[in-house]
Amino acid sequence: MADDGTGTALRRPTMRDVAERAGVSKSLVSLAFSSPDAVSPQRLARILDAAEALGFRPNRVARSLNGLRDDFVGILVADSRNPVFAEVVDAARVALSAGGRLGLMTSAVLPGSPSRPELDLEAVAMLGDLQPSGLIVVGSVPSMDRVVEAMGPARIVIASARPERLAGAATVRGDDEVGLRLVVDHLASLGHRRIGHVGGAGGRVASGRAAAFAAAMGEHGLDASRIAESDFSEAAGFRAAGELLDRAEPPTAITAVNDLAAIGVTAAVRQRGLTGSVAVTGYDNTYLAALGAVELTSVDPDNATIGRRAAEVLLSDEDPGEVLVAPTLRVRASSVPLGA
Amino acid sequence: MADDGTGTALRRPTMRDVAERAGVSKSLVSLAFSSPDAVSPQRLARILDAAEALGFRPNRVARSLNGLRDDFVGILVADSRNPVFAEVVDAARVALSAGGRLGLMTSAVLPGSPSRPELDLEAVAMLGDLQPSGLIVVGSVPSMDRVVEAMGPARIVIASARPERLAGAATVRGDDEVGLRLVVDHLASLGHRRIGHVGGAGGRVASGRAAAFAAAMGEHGLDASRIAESDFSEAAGFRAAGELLDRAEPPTAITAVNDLAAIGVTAAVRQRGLTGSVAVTGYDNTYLAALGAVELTSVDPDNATIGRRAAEVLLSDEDPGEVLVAPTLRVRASSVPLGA
DNA sequence: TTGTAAGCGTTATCAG
DNA sequence: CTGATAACGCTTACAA
Repeated sequence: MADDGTGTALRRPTMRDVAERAGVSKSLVSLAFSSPDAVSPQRLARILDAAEALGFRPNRVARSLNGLRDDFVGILVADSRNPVFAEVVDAARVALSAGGRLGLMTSAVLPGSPSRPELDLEAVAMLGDLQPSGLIVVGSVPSMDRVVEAMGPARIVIASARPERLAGAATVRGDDEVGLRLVVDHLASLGHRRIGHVGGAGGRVASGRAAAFAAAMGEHGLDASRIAESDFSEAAGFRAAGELLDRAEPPTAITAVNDLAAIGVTAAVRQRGLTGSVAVTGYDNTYLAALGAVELTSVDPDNATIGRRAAEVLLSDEDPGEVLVAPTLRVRASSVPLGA
Repeated sequence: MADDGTGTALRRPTMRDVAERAGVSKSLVSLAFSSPDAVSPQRLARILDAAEALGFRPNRVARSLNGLRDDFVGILVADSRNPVFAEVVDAARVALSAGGRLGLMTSAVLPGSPSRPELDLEAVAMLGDLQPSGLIVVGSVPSMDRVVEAMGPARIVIASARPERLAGAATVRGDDEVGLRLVVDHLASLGHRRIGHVGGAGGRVASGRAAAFAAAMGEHGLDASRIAESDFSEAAGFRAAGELLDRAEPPTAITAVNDLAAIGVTAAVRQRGLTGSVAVTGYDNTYLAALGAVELTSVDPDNATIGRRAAEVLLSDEDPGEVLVAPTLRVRASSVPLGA
């Protein structure tokens, strides 16, 4: 493939090769690739032909050595196993690509032996060395200050996480206030008054949702004391729901911090023979919620929009501070009316 | 931070800066970082001190410009939303890190408007330009030949996918023959004779599993004609199971190509009021299978081992061809005995 | 418009 | 063990 006929068969063709074959200087070749219309049509054609014939493609790494690459942004995902983040990342990549940028994604954490994940500083550093013009951070990354340091002058946009105090970074996230209001409104309209919440543990997102729950309950003049600690896992949701259901005045509806915990809640409800008489709701509207065996009413944060907006914010040069994306409620069978 | 006291405050420190401060030449600094024990202790100390004081860290991109980086391998994942792949990737990264290598992960495909995903050639090319010594490809990537071309001389190991014909690449994958034999053995031991399979569509993994099912049935002298086409989705599993269950002699047990399709199968079984009398099994033992509402017997392919072995194969210089990782069976409530 | 030359930060070569 | 000097492939003033 990379044979210019002079015997240099296996080496990957460089700009010099193209220049030689086209009978021009290397810098003209460079120019032809960066600003094609700044070069005369016939030369341009010859250069492109030569490049084509040689199978030449500019080396992006060599490019990055020179300075900020405006056509390239990095994407750092906090947890590659989180399906919510995966949706955000995919949407961001599509939007970047539509804007003519390349988005290189990598995982920010090294899943270590301790349950507490550690920042993969090496990977982040390498991404930073590529001198991207911007970085999209998806989810809550362990040592954000280190990330900021490693990225140099790149603009940073945080998606699907609460803003970092060290700021400078715009944030695009789902509006959990609205999300939980949607849930509480819905349950209240079904007649529920004793509504509980399972969550609050495991990070700022969880505590934010718990607070949003309390606020939404307050708007309805309802008692927001039925809150049991749970993180995002099924087991924790199960335990917390059990605690709530065993209280003197148990809730008739339980809102969970996410879908997985909601499934734990459902199990606790089933265990007590209360299936069909206690409403359950989740959050994130993952494909879990849509399963036939689950049929969970859930808040859809619109992750695709979050990812897309994050990319747009990065590409536009403005800093909108915090962008809140409006969620919608996806009603399914799990949110039964009171007394059903 | 990067202030050497001479007024060069904001530029990131380079080897030259370190050399100056330590009073040595740049190449010695380079040496100090690549082979520390080839440099005299006192100079080494001074260099390291200077580097520390300046906050210097070698630029990995500049390094990559020079040639193959033995301390760096790329990881290409076919589908960032697939939880199976995520497990493999994480295990590979941990193993690489333990071997002193950095693993930079990125997604191979750009989720486009058509359902048929396209190779993200730009991202792959950039990864290739970083000149990794090796590449781990997780899952089935669209245009593998393009990938091979972009990676130059890097050794390639494929994980969790069937070997590519263009070979050269070692493969580490779960042994689906064994997996389906485990399933069929298990069901047969529960008394089932009329065992069906739902799958076969959606790629080589699916067709391989269908063939493995037929082979395992053959070993038991059982009729392997109860196969209905399904891909990896819940909806397809539902449809295919319906077809099977509505036949003249319906299966008393249904094996599915994966967990999600198995959940679809379960829904079809439930719809016909057959819950508890038709056994269902999945594959991959994702967290779906473990859900309380699901309790699905499933084959655990041991993705952590697959990822780890892939990294090991890459680091050791041998080419073992195809490495098959032995799966185990995780029995749960869904595989009910015959006539239960 | 085109070509020349000097970088970008590191590693490799090859003299001392 | 040390230190110039030349790559690596591209970009970017600066000339012509």
